[in-house]
Amino acid sequence: MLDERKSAILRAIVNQYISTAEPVGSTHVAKYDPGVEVSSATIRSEMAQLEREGYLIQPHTSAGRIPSDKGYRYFVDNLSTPGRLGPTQRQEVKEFFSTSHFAIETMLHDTSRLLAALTSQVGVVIGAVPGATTVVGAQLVKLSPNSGVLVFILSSGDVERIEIEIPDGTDEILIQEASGYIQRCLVGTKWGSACGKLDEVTDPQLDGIIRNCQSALRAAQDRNKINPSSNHVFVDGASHITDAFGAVDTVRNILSILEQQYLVVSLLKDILDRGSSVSIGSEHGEARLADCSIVVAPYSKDGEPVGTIGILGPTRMKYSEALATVAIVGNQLTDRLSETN
Amino acid sequence: MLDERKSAILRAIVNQYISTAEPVGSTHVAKYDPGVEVSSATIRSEMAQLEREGYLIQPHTSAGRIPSDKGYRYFVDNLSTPGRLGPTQRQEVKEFFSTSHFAIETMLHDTSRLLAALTSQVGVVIGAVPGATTVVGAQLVKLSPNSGVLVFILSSGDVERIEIEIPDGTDEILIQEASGYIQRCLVGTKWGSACGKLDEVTDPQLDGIIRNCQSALRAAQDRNKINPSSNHVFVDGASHITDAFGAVDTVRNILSILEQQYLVVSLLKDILDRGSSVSIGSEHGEARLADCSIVVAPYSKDGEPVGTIGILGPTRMKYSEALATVAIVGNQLTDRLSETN
DNA sequence: AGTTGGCACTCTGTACAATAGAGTGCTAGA
DNA sequence: TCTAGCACTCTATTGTACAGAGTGCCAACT
Repeated sequence: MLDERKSAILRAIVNQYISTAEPVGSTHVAKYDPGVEVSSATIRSEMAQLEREGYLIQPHTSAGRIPSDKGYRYFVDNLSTPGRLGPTQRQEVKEFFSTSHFAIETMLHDTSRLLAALTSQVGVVIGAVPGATTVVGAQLVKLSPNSGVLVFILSSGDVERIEIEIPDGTDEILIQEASGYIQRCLVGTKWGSACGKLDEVTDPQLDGIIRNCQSALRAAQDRNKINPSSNHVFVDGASHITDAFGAVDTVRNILSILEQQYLVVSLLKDILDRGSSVSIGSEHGEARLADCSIVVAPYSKDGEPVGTIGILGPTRMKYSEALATVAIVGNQLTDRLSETN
Repeated sequence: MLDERKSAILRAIVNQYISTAEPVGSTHVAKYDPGVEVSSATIRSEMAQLEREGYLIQPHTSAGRIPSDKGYRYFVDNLSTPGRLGPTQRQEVKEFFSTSHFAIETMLHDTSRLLAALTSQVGVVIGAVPGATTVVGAQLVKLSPNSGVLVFILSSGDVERIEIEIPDGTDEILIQEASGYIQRCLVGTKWGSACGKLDEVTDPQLDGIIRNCQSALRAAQDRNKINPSSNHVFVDGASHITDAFGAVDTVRNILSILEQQYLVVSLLKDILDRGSSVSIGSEHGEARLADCSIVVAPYSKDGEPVGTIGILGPTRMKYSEALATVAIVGNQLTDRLSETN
């Protein structure tokens, strides 16, 4: 724990550094920060101590100080006043969620865009993973002489679509029979355990089709487990990182991370699992993101958490604003998803 | 038309500049290019002429020359030998398309990744837009007391999903009736004209639901026209542009374009409409892409073009390789999409 | 007439020194 | 315990000199 004065100095340095991106010197703190009422010399000695304790870093001997990850962490946990959104932004969020969005996918995609626009940083939305949802509709349709598509409608409103092979010479009637049978068997069951529910049928020809469906269904679900929700990650506003970082190498590193969506998923998930909502610099173990912080919030549907939203920006970010934004968008998203029930 | 020698010199300059990214001087051309057998002085005077004619640019008085957009264009149209893929890459493409992909969306997404990996540039895939496809399956399902989802399966194998409101107190039986009615009316019709095909029914309660469906369907289709296939653009490998451009500003410009997917769609579309497959520098009228070229190829399903793939990279790119890659991936994609029929 | 070697000229990038500015750490005194 | 003052350090900027690369032009050669 830092004493009152050290806290005030650290707060002043973080605030100034966030807005100027320049190392902060003792004189600046003494002159321009109303919260610190001592001379620059005193501040200097306090700063030297803060540096020894790891809260500050001095880029070189005769430069000011910048906050370390630990410094930011202390700032976020103890010194930052909970932020509120400006009226314009409040309005923007409200308007966004009052506009009808049809497909969930589209809405989540647009939400990542909203986050990016609000914060001028990278917006990330991780989609709901089906699993505990139940099957509310099912249909098998023939597309060509030997292929078809099996469509499931889930209680979440999502649609799962699985391509299957159909034995040559299978006629339309049989397909319809199979479709009806699948519907009767699976509607009402949990999506996660659906593939076990297809019992054997007497007609050998019909049974062949059903077996095909069953194995395709199992394959699709396995694939989904191995590579969880690879098409459920939405990233927008990547160009904003060029505003925060002047070095192309840094930009490349961050872009390359954003391209590996499974990495993004696990990063955000880890933060939530740790019970936190902010991850600063090297706290997430990814070296390429050493200069970045991530702010996340979960969102729910019907009281059950189903996904995560977040923003990614430089460690030098306005945390209180970011936290407020992510929180409000998460809440609104939750409301929007749950309202129809 | 350029004479033999000018052609050889231009070719040499383009090739060298592409591989070194440095302005090319007369000495280099004379010394290291086996296709040019004259002295550097002669080359100098030819280069001066090529510059006067607009094929070359001199960054400053005492620098070598670099190709202008016009120079690249001439190179691509007349001087470039049709490229072939290396065996490793051939293998990579083959392997990619032989691996099963279930959902089309996933496959297209992965295709953009493949393009990026093959060329080390930005890969773009624009998805097939449904329209002339026919409806092969339809189902209405209730999700909550007053909302439901209407699902259409199209002959392309795509699934369209539309959320609708359901009047309070509508019971399950009525929903099923409506579902059956919609199925009877619309299965077999063209997707583009589907919403006109829902005739009036006598039962007023049933008619209410049908009307809801009809207007939702119309709204969804209109939305799709205004904002064509916004969720059908897949971009991957954006980090590669940091390899091509050292200036963060350039990177930002390009990223900001890639984020506006409708822009990407119209850019690629314009190139194909112009009957071309390469667009160089300022040829596409977007200032932010002045230093980029785009190489595209269409892909088809059952003989009918349904989408576009392409790569985006610096004007200084290996065009023959790029063209070959895009062509082969386009062909393979076409084959893969058409094979099931 | 076309080609070539030679030469003066131009421009960039780099290395180096000098300087101004910002900031520190330390110390003596209030 | 705080503060004013001072010597010191490091960076960033500016100016200068210089090497290197490349050009354009011209006279001579084939």
